[in-house]
Amino acid sequence: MMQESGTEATSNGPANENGGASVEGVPREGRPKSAAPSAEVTAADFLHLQQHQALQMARQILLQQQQQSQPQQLQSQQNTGRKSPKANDKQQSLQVPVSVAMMTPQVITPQQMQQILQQQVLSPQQLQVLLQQQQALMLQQLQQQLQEFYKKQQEQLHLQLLQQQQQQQHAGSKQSKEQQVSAQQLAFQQQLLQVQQVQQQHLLNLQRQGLLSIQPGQTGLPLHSLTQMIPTELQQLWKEVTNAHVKEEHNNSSSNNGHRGLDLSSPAPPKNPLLNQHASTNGQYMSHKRESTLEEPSPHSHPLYGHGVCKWPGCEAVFDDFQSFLHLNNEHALDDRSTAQCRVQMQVVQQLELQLAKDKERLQAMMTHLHVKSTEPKATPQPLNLVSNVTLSKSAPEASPPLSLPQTPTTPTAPLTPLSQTHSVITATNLHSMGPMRRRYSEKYNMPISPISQNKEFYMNTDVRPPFTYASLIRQAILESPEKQLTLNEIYNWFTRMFAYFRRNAATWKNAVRHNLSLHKCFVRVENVKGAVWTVDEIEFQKRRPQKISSPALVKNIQTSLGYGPTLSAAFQFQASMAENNIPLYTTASIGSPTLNSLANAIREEMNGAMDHGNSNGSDSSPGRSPLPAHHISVKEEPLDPEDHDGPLSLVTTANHSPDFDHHRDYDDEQGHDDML
DNA sequence: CCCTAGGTAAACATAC
DNA sequence: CGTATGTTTACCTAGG
Repeated sequence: MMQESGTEATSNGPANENGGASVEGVPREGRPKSAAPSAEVTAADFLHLQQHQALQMARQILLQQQQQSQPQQLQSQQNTGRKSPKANDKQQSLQVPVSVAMMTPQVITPQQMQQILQQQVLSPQQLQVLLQQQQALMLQQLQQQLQEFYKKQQEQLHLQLLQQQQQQQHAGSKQSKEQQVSAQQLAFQQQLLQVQQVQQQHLLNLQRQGLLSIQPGQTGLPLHSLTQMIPTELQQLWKEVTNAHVKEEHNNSSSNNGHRGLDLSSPAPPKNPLLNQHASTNGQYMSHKRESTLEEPSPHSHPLYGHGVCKWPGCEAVFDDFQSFLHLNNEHALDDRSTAQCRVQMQVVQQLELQLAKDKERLQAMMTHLHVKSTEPKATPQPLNLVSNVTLSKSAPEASPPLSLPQTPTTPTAPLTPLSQTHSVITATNLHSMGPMRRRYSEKYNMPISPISQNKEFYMNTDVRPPFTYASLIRQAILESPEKQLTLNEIYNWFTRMFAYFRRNAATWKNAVRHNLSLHKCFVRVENVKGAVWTVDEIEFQKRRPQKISSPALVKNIQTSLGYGPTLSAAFQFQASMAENNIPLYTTASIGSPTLNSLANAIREEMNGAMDHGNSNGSDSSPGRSPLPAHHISVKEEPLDPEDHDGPLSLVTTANHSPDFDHHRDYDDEQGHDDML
């Protein structure tokens, strides 16, 4: 026990260049058994925070009004306010709770979200696309509300200013125009802050929904409450769902749980019938589509229809024309599965929103730190939807429909399989006690399918566990280094640098890393001048992993369970075969980052290991004979591999960024300059 | 049902 | 002495 905290504290040391673990605030949810309490706190805590937040908002409004009615005070404050972010700081002091609230959900649900994410087997790009879509929708709605709000506030402001003027006149007013102007500015600032808060509030609400929706017990009713603040489209969806299937829902809830008075806030409700059901029906899962009834802005464009493909999660049906696509809609029943899918989708979105919020915080902190006085009111620019953001500020009576976000046709999102595991494990407590992620193969073999280049970005920024084994990752880290050797600490750094996931729970994964290094023969420790470094024995590495995914059955499984089309499996097999031959399949895809190579390798290895054993390319796969000495002791001089030269390495160099590679080399030395907040 | 791989936790040793 | 680094053992889960 002691050890744990001890190690953790220290372990943060190396990784702390990131500022990471510590800054993240709540690094230790990973606690083994003692974690239970944290889970309990969550829901209740969250509510508290919300209340707190509401209070804060109210308080600020009051305060603002007070200020406005007191010109002098106003002025002083305004002075500071105008010159530097200080005013903001002041305001921030008020806002703190808000931001805290924003952060907290991350603290609360990250694990859950993560689990969900992991279980969903959604490809990162999909998630990103989803996020964009959902954000667009959300913001759309937000805009409207904000506009209204803003309008009101402006009126109010106007009135207040008038009053103020009167007061000033009474006061004899030397505080001429200047003051008035400044007063106005301050007021304006405050308004903006309010707007911002409102926005945050909305985000929070959304998050909360997601949170709640996760909780297995909410049966039936929550649906209604959900409709309250979900983005329009979802709202519509839920409406449909609830309308069209009220009966079902009722039956459902009654049969499963009877009907409960859903207290949204109830922390630990029983199981979610939907999820359960979903799980049970998982096997026969056929993607279902919702709506056609859905209001559609333009007749020939639908968010769920793109590039001739149905984008409903798990459904990749191809439709030549939009007409037939609508046809399909009829086939998709609004049943439990659909709703469950929606829910899952919401979780995904939520997770992404959390991430977004987090990054916003970070950005804000950075800006504050740099004393960047953003002209924009909001210190939290939203990268994803600048458009909607802009419109939100004022004018624009009619918010624009930012629905036209770049959407890729990728939508093989299929929570099905994963969900089956989810159903009973979904509670916060369970998630924890269960320990983080177990299912490896399923995800592992699912993930590689998506383009890595994007995944890399994804894993670097999203707190999702990478679908690779520690061994693969370690190997990758080592091979990626110029010398093909790394110290333990460098390996650590690589992990934290490449995966957001490994910026938390350092004690845990570091232990795992060490464990793997020691355990697997493929990792060879070499005494060096300045210490010890770790290298990879490729032969040994190839030896291990007897399991084969090559079995057609498995491949088939994957594709069916995921709802992937035949194309996919083809691609999969293609990749696999590529891997066998050490062909740099990611060359073209490389987006200009050397690290990409690493992931590519990691994946290739996964594939490799899986496929190897059956392949004819006996050179390396045959465990028995090894053309090369199985163990090499000297490291530096050891080129270690034919593979690295014509394989991945050449990839890197030939692919457009030899410079990057060098840059990369820097990474190893400077370690973790990157990192998280 | 058994076996294996992988993940996690933890005890322990050793070097700095 | 505390920490970092390694090694080893035990237990658990998923999946073949």
